[in-house]
Amino acid sequence: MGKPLRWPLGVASQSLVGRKICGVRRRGKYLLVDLDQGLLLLHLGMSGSLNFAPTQAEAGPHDHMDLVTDRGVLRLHDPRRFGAVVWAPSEDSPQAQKLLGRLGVEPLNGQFDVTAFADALKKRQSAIKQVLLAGDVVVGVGNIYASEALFMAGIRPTTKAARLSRPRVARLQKAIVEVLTRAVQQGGSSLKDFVSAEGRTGYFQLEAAVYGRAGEPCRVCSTPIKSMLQGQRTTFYCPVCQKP
DNA sequence: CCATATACCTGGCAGC
DNA sequence: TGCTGCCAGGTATATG
Repeated sequence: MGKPLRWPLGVASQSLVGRKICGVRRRGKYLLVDLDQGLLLLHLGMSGSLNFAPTQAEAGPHDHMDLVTDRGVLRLHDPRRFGAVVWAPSEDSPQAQKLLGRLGVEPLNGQFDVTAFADALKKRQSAIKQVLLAGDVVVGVGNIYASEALFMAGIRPTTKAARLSRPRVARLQKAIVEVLTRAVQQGGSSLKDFVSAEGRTGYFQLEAAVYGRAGEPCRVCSTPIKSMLQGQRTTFYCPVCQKP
């Protein structure tokens, strides 16, 4: 079914026959499907989507996995194949920790602490945007939301993380929580081919303050939004609202 | 330990 | 019209 994803499953798919799904969790951008024996780690990459249907339909070229249960079929569709499905014997196993072990704190579970965030940033000499993207301090902040959160916090993306004052770190922490919360409420961002489980695209991009708006007027001060490359990724910012 | 670069992949689009 | 080439995204891995 389809071409291989990013990594092999790590176990014969036959060995999953008869397993029971005990629960589903999330860690960073990984979905954890707990089984009565081991767990599955799913990642949607940038173009993956999950669909749950009563019966198994014919697979298209970008369908990579059907998890057939007695309640229906969970299908993973991923045109660009950045996604993954990996089986691990437990969350503490080397297989799982290789993927989950270095993840930073969850921004939306109430444990995203300003003091710990400030301490972590003090140790990093690279640009704040790159630290956010690295995912080892805080998870969930991808390229779009990094630009948006830094705009909301009034921080230039190139500012060295270690040089941010405590009040600015506090602003950034609040901005990250607010940007992600609003994005989730609106169903995520759709640039090209994102589709939710319900088949809807996200609407966050309709209100992006800076992302994808190079040359357009800042919604606050009307200065043209600038774009630049940081670590092979495009960053958008307002040169007036965001201070170094 | 930290920082930066690279690879992976393919649909969509600009430009010729 | 059809081709080429570039771009977008997340993150493991390699290299400095």
